Amino acid sequence: MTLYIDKINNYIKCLDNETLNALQNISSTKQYKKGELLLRQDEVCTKSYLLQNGIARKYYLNGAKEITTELYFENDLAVSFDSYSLQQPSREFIEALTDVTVSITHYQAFQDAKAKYTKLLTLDLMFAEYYGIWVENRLFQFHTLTATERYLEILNKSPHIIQSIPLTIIASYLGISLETLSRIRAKI
Amino acid sequence: MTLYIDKINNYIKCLDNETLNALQNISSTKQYKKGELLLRQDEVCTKSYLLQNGIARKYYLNGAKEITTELYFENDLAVSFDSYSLQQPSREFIEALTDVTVSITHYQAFQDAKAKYTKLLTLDLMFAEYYGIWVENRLFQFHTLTATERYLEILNKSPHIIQSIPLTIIASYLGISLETLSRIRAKI
DNA sequence: AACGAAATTTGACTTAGGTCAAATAATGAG
DNA sequence: CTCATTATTTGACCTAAGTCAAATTTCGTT
Repeated sequence: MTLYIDKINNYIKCLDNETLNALQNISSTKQYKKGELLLRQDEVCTKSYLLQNGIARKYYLNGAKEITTELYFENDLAVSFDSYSLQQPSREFIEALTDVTVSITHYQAFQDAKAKYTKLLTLDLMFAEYYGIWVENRLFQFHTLTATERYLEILNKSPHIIQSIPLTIIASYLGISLETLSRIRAKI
Repeated sequence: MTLYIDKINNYIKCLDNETLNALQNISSTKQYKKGELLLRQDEVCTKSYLLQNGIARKYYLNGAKEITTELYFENDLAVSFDSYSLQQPSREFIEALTDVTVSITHYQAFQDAKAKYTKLLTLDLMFAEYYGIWVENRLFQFHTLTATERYLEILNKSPHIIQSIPLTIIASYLGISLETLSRIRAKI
């Protein structure tokens, strides 16, 4: 999967200046403080957020419980996928877990740019494919791995997550209770 | 979500003849008998299959157990998404559950056509977005609904599934054991 | 109509992980 | 450095769903 990210970044790197400028022209930088929300439930996700630094997450509420659906680090693109794609209200929040700097691009501006610069359309397709594969894989792991195995998977493949994020959020990302996560960690 | 399918079908309907012809020229019809595999595990998914009639499913093996990941009816597009997108070996099988007729388009031919006809690129993006949203929603349901609620969801929104598909497969699609499904049905 | 295979149901028991409550750490503001 | 708050751990108990095994029911084929 990281391969696909590399492929995307490589594609961006190789964009001609005209396309690159077009992209630049519709993007702007903004900062958020730790705890601030970049997107709220029920809002339409009209922007995409490219993390330049810091950590963020996407989550939704199941009753009173938060379920974290994605964690974002430097160079990750944060959007509520369905809300952004369909321009309909989001069930998810996007929250800064640390102070973050993001590059913001408006949905409509990007739509217009895609119509003019085919390479941006291709880029959008690459993002959509990447995300689809990523979610598919996440679902696959929920079906085939136990809680312990999922934790170990993160520990091995994404140790930065364990280091930088509170256990409550990691537990909600793994789809288990905080207590269960604590017990898993005690065993290992 | 059906809205998105409508949007896609509408987009196809409104394609100019040139684009439509290009698509036609790289597609061909084929029949499979009930039980035949359109795609096997470890094969690269080099074709997309548009169901013209019949029923099919996509599944993978978790040990000895089959887990059904998607059910296809008329007008659905069947591919192993990650295998197709990355042109890498598939972990999934695609199987005809009844005799089926499909319209087959080769990956490479479609790639070439997308380069020439931007509208096909847009169409591909629409499919990718649709699939991403669909999987995201499936994951959401696994996290927020009980087995019974998931069964009721299908019963309400996709009764044709319950009618036309053996319970073993429905259970594996719901991510529960056959016995549990049987007990859920007994209660209702 | 009658048999054998496959599909479905029922029963008894197990288990991964959840919940609730209480006890310890750990951390950050003054 | 200290207190208060927040994060994490531990304990006791519960529950949804799984597993294994044994009935039944259904259905395609003679």
